[in-house]
Amino acid sequence: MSNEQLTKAYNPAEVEATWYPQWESRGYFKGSADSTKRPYTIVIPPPNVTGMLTLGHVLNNTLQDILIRWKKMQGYETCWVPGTDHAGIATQSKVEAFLRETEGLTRYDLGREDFLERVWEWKQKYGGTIIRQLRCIGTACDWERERFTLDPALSKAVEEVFIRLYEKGYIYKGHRIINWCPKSRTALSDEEVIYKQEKGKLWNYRYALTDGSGYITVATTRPETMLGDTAVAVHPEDERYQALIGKTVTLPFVNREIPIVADDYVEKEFGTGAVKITPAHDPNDYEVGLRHNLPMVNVMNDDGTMNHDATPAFQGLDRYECRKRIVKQLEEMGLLVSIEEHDHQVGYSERGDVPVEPRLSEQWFVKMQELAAPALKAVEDGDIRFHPDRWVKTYRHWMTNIKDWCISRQLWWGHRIPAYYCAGCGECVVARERPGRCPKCSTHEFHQEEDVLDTWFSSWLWPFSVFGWPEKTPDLKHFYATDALVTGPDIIFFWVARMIMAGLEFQEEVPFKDVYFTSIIRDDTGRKLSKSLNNSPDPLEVIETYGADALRFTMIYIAPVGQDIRYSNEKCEIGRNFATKIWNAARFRAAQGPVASDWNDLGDLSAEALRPDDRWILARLSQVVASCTDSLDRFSFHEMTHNLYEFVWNEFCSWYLESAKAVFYDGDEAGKQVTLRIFDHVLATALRLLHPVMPFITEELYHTLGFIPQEDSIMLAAWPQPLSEAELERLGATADLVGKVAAKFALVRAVRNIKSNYNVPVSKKIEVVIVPTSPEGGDFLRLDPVALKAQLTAASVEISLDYQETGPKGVAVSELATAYVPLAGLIDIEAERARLEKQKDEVLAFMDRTRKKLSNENFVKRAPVEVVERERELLREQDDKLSRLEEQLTALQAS
RNA sequence: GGGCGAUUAGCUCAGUUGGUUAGAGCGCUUGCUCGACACGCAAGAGGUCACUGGUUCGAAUCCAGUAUCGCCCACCA
Repeated sequence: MSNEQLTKAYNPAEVEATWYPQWESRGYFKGSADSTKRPYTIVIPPPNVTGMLTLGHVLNNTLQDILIRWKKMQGYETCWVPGTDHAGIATQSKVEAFLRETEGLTRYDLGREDFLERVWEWKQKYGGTIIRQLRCIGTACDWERERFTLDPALSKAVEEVFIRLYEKGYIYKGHRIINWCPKSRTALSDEEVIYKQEKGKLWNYRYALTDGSGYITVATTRPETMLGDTAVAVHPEDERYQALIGKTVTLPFVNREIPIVADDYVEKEFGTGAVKITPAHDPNDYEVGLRHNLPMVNVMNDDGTMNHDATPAFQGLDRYECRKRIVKQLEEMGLLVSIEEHDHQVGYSERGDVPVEPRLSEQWFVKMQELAAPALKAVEDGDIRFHPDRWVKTYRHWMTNIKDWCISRQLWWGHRIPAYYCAGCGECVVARERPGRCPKCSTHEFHQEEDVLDTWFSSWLWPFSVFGWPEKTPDLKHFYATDALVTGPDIIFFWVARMIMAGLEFQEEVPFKDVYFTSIIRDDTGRKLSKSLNNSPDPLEVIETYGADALRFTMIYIAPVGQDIRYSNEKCEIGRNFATKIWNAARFRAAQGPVASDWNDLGDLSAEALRPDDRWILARLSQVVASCTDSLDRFSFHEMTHNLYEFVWNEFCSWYLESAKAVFYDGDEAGKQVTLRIFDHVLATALRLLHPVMPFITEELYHTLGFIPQEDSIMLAAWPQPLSEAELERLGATADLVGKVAAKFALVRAVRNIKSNYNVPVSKKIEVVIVPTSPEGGDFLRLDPVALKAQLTAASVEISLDYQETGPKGVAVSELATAYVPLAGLIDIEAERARLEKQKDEVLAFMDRTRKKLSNENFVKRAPVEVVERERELLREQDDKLSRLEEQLTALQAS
């Protein structure tokens, strides 16, 4: 596309469609284990295979892409492994819903094998969507390495891990209270339960003592579970109930005689101080049940309806319907004492969005304590760094209170647990293959465990399973441990913590060195983005409207550090306008002819050959290069985009480009060549700095302008380095020079202010007389008369130390000089006086503050010398300015 | 109940280890079709940095407390 005339406006769609396939086909995204370069690796947080691209994905993957592209330019062998997650419950539910709607079938109608076939079909058909969408934002993923958590190799890793942990005694099967999702009909881990504050009720009702001597009143939020009560508990020291301990009550409806036990789990102050105990439906009651050797009666089916143990009267009822009837009947029986309003937390199934049912059942668990210890240490010791690091606290809290992980799920879509049960004696054997013969009863018939594993049981292996573990592959050796992980803080327990544990356990090395936690994206009014609120923009539509680079840049630009993002589509104008700005700066450059051949090496240049503005932009560029690298090193992406935006828009376009324009249009040939070279150097460097954030437009312009040949790529260009002190010195790009140029710009602004005040069009050429405050200042201003004249939009500029002209004129007073602008017929004496008086007030106020500081003995004595000296210098400057302002005011008076 | 975070211009947010007159984008005002760009240019207006106290020569920045909002964790039925 190079050497063509640039269109007037940037057309993102065309550029994106041109470059992405080329990058991919040229193999730029590939990471090779054979490389001698240092590796830089990222594994993508695998999105759900059924998912669609969201803005969350855009943010997350743009950040990873920035890291990968940046590190590639720094000379690393980068490898970004993409892939998807089979997402057990989510995917299975989705396909079940689809089958229900289209064919009226349930998974049970089809049976396990046929159902799984349908899920695979579904995955084949829709599973690639999010992967295709990811390409639209420009991600430099190594697509040949795309993995899926149910791939044979990854499934092998899952099985291997299960067996090793089992053999080590870390995995066990146990009868426990777990969180049950009645909608998905499966066990869940503690992390998959989200608690919602709800306005509920506290029902107080009484149980009759079996001996007929009275009643005991209990309080509950869940009356329906009374059918499974096997005791009533009171506090051992509760005087009210001392006489009742050891007696029994008779449970209504089921007529079970249950004991009153004493247990200090009971809070005397809450409710009536007496608690009904349902060991099979409450984790605390379960503990009480164990302590007192109580029977455990499960009264519900797996779908949340009441079972046969709930007596025929209630069997088959939904748990909430059952609650209503129980309450009603208790009332009719005169047992209901009172109903209180009661706010409490109700656990919901994250995926099913229905209240979970604590349920006693047989499940597989992982003992976590031993795994957690080294994982906590790795983060505490800084082997893994969190960004922002406050998440360490959250991590530490969870790790030090870690519970065993319930890993079995009563689903079909997932990794089936490699455990086999003997048909003869029921013996359970965990093995890589179906056992041939039972070691106990010699039976040959075994059936495999029906349960599958929690999806996270495969995700936690992702950083090494994608490289072929447990095989010791060259990829694994080269690319593990990975470098950075970019993910949301919401999965710190689900995923991040567990990956650290798995990495240390199975690879004996942390899985990554840095974890960057992204922001949560909200809409303009602060609400979380969600489908149901219909406030979740489709990133592909945004890309169509604004362009991928614009979306990427905007997301990073508006993402506050460690805070939530307030997003709206309109904000993408920031990125779009910025892209247009860059595009037009390049268009301007293209119009000046081909780029200088020696734009990249300034080694032969020295200060004398350069204008102050050239030296200034080189100094600024060098600072920006250094700060961008520093920002990325610290994962301060937002800071980097703000730096670049400011530099490109204001310093490069508004000041340098305008200054160069003067040279290009009115300068001599030799000067033109030098300025062209500096211009090209700065522009090319800026494009490289911008490339990780805005890959498409930078690649396009790098070619169109001719910085590299068509077959090359900005992706392969070296990341810019700041100039050394010696080089800056040689080029005259010193701090002193930067200060002088900044003062010159301030003078220019002051002159423009006069024009603006009198509504003189910017384009109107004026006469300007400049009286410098020092001879050196005058010399400095004379160094580049062409640019100065253009910047002032002046017909003529006279620099004189003694100017005596009288008559109506606008006056600009700056630190560097006083500038006079005779504007015959336009000057309003009163307006001019007001303008100068206002400036004078400002100067006086400032001087007042400074004098106060300097007259403070302690300040002069205790503040660093430089600070005090700076204050004195400022005071002198302002004092000078003040006297010049007063002079002008006096002159006005005279005229 | 415990922990974390936020509070700076009308709105959304920057402000690194305390040190010039606290910045940006959007919005607002005024003027500009000047040979890259109206997705633009130029010049402006706008802030007692939530509150109270402390440390310090000096605090938006450090410390303590208060208020409001948000998030996470926790077995009071």
